[in-house]
Amino acid sequence: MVKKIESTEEKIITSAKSVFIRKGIDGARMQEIADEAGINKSLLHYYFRSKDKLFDRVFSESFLPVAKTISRVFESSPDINTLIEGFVTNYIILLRKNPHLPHFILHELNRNPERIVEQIQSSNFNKTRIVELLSNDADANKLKAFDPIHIVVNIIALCVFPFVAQPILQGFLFNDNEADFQKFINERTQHIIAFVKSAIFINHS
Amino acid sequence: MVKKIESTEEKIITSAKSVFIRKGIDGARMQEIADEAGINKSLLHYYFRSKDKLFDRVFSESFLPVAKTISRVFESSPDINTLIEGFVTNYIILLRKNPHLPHFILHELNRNPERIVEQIQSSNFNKTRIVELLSNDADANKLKAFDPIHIVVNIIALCVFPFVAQPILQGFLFNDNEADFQKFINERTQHIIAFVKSAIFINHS
DNA sequence: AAATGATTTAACCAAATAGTTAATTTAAAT
DNA sequence: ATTTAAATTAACTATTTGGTTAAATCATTT
Repeated sequence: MVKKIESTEEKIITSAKSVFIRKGIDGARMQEIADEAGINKSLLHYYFRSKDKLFDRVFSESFLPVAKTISRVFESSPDINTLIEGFVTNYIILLRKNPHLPHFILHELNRNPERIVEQIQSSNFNKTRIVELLSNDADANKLKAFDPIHIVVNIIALCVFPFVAQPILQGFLFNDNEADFQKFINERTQHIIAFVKSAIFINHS
Repeated sequence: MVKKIESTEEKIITSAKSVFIRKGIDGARMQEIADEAGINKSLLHYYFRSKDKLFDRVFSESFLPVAKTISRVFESSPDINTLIEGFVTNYIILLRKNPHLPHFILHELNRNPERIVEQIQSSNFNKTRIVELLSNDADANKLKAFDPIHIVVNIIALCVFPFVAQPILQGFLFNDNEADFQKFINERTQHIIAFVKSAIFINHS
């Protein structure tokens, strides 16, 4: 393990990510970000002018990897089976590494939908791809006649929701036992793949 | 339509709900709540001592109806088909009336998970009910061997996610066209019911 | 080592905001 | 009508907080 020396700017970004993702832009305090980075608060403004600018940077750096991961799988899957398996597998891996990311993104998106517009432009997500894949297989009579858009939303929902709703699921379903929740998450990839395939394929075993 | 005279307390609650749900506790301003209620800011403190206390009241009043709706359907459904149909139908109706409610609840839950503990106690949600129902039908060999807990989470996820993610779905999938999104939501109840049944029943048509 | 520019800090400022107080108005009771 | 209590308001306070400034320190160049 190489001991990497973090530059001040990197320390700020790291700390700002942590605080913004946990508390949201309104709940975050510049002083807390500075404290967590172990630097003087003025340095935040020296490097990033304002809270808003710092936040924009954090949001970009958080959102882009997600968009990239999704995009990559969608582009590179030759058929619907590969797409489902690849998407769910990679997405859950990403979410397990960043469990608070979806809530952060959804929250700031709800508060300020405009902010996302540029982000969407810069990520080259191609929604027609899944429609193509689904249409092909549908023609071959292997698929039930579900609207592809609903299927896309379903797959994303099944992956993302448990992470967004962790506290409520843990409280309601797992008697506040975090280990049980983690076990649930560990089973999740295989379950979603099986569940979705079972739903959309005709004569699925 | 009876013109009901709202008491000051009711006016405050109504306005506080609106502001807190839109902006979260950190983003909300007591002055804005007072303005929207058409009263002096001091009255907020006169009736509810502090922002936190006012928020607690709003959160309870928002959360309980959701828990009640879910609970009622779970209790009253004699079989798994009725449960799925009843749950999805009633839950989507509730969400369409209060589209920002899930995001509000999930956000404040993430910020302050402890706050929910009392709420959970007071709602008498019985998670074993669906396990019973699913076990019955599973014994009768009508159901595939999915873990009931995952199925519960799936159904809730499929209902709630589109509302939490409205801005991102609208942006990514519907080219920022709200009408298309609403059309999507209108189809959602029937789609989820068909999708879930197709996934879990053996030989589902 | 002197000079120069970049980085960092402590002290400060101004605006925003939750909460308080004391006076005023309204409503109810006698 | 007078008294009393509740409801409402305007003005104020204390604190938090994003942002600024000017001085100090560190690093680099000459």
